[in-house]
Amino acid sequence: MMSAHRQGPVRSEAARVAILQATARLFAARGYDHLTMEGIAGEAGVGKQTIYRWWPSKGAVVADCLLDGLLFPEQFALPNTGELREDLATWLRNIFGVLEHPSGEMLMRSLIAAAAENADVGLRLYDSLGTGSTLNARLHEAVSRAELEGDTPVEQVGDALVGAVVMRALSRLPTPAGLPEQLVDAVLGRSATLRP
Amino acid sequence: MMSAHRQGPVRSEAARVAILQATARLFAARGYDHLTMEGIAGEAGVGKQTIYRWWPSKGAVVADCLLDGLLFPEQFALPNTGELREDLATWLRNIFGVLEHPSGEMLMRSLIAAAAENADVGLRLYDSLGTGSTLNARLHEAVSRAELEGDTPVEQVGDALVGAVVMRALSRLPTPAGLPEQLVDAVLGRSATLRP
Amino acid sequence: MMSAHRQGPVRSEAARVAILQATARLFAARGYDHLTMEGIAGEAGVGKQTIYRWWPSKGAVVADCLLDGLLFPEQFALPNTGELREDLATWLRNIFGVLEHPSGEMLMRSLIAAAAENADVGLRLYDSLGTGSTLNARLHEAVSRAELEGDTPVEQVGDALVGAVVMRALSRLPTPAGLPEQLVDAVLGRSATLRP
Amino acid sequence: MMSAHRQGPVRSEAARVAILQATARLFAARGYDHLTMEGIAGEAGVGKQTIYRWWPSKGAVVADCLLDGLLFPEQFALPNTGELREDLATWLRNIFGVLEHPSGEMLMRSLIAAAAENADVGLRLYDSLGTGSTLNARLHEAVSRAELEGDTPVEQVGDALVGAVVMRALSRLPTPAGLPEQLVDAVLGRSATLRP
DNA sequence: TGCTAACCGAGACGGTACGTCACGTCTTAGA
DNA sequence: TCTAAGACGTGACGTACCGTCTCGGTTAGCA
Repeated sequence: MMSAHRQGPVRSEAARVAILQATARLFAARGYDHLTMEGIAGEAGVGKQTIYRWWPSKGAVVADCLLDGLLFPEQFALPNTGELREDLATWLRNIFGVLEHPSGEMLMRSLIAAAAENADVGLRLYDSLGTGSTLNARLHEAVSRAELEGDTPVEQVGDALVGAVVMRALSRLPTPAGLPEQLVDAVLGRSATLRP
Repeated sequence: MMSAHRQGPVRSEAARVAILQATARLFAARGYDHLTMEGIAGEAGVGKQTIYRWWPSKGAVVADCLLDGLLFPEQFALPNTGELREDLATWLRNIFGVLEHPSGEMLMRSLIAAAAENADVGLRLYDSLGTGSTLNARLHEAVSRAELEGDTPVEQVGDALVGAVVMRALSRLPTPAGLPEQLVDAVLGRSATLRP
Repeated sequence: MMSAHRQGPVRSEAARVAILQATARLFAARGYDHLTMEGIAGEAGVGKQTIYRWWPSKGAVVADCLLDGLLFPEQFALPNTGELREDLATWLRNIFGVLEHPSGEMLMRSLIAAAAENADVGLRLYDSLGTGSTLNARLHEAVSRAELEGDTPVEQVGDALVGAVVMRALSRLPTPAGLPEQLVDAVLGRSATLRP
Repeated sequence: MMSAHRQGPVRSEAARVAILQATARLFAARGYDHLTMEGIAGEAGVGKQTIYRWWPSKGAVVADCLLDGLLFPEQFALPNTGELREDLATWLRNIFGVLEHPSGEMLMRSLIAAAAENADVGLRLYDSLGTGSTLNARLHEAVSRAELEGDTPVEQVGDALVGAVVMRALSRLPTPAGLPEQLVDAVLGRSATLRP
């Protein structure tokens, strides 16, 4: 005989989904620090205790939203044309494009604030952008295609690139023309791409 | 014309200093989000109104602390031996050393949180690490000494370097051996340093 | 030199009065156990914290209402015509008259519930009806006028009379005809009144 | 005609008893207003729904406890030696003895609070002490034995006596020496007992 | 002997109110 | 006129229970 399952009602999937969606909605609309548990509960049509039963804190709910991909806009997806430098530049242009809108800037800063406050969010965000990300996969692919030298520290290049975006977002400075390309140059070397 | 001097006592310098020092103390001890205006007032022996009279928000007080250099530990200073790669690696080793202590990690994340929440802090922090920083000056110096190629996008290299540190701090991951050197390689190129 | 008074703003009399009046209003309208601190605060147009700053509990607020005479209806006043038995009977008729209305019954039971839950209310209520009451004064007066024998245990007679009313209120039974007079007989003796 | 018997298991006597005993235990230990349905369910090892299936409210459960005699301590029993005044005085001494202990005082106030809040408890308590009580029977017996005059309003005397105890309990005042005897004097007349 | 309705324990659910904390504003007395 | 102290209305916190509901498991009586 196998395991002895708990008796009683089971966790409501409807409530879980309503909470995460409400969180994503409010996060995008008001930002992380105007996000409140009571607000989420109200927006989701759920009792506060139902949130606290399954998540220990606001940050943990946001982390789960992140995991479900409810917080990233689609512009954050990395294109893959085969031309690494061009793909990276396009990607950065998209991101800086998002940052030009106040709501996009706020979303980005909210993600950073959430990551700074909550370890779950921090790690999840790092994984989304780092190790487990398409960016890292793309860079490794470039190494195997010999677009990059074999001993390139891929993770560090990724961190540097994303980190630079984070720094610009924190500065609130407008994006100067040419910044995406300069950033690509900064982390890949100005002319370092190897071509066969 | 008669001079129109203000009547009554002027702003108390003692109070201003007490507030900034109390803020720095509590910021380091408890982190940005457990920092409260009432806590600062109590710690500084000052009325709440005295803070609100001169600063519009918690973030603004923290930004002024930053300006006065009350928040950065001394390990954040960039050495200058003339050897750029070595100086950068040493600097990163110091910073990651700070991040290994829980209180150091919290301080770093608090700076990020404050920057994400408050525009003043964000810009001030960016300037401290970017344009107005010793890092940028050092990189420009390296260009003029031909340690770096002339068309290196210096600001972007700085952002990438600092940004990578920020990303690591947000991830809360332990620092693997060799990370400082790999980061230097990532932003300066693995073997790109020009030597005369 | 005399005392060193505290500096700073002084307690708001307007808030105090608004709270007590709101409490009395809600107490009469909804009863003691549907009385909530949030309800009082809302009705009084006051922050919850302003209540908690000055009173430790719901019971304490009610006790202060009692002290200010905001909870007793006017029918609870004891008449004084000089004829003790008749005055007591009239008084009891008034009280049982109040108890016949649902709202009156609820008010009485609410007073009892509040007294049972909170020591302040209990003592205050006992004083209002006992030692410090017009009932006791009236009984002592009757002794001095020789309407009652000199060694009558006046306080105990008062407690018994009020207590009997309390018991009837707790029973929720309708008041049978003649009850007031029977109660007077029960505590003063059926024919014991001394007449000159 | 076909009988319309219910199918399926009948009410669990074990659960009923466990609930009542748990209620009595918690009532005595914590008092009526810290008594919770969840607490009873937990203490009784029973699901909440099993309580709500058979009783509509906390008060109803307490009323059933009262009916089963689970709440009155044995000291509340009225002795019967044939000497009415002495029996009543002994009984009152026992009750005031119980009231001297904090737990006894709380139990008494909890009974009053429960009676004030819940009609079932109120009537049940009144019956336990009034019409259906040994006190009333004892007083009627005294009348038939000519210890009391024939037209004594027995029920009212009983209410007055019990009510006086209730008033003292609500006041939380310590019991002064001689109080039991004075109360007997107050309701039976100082010297009114008829002796053959 | 198997069906099935009603019981049972457990506990998740949408709510209300709790008592606390901090906000940013306002009001006092003293220097 | 500025300062300290701190009361004020506001709003969110995280917790305790409410009364209802939904599970899987158990137990009778009827077929």
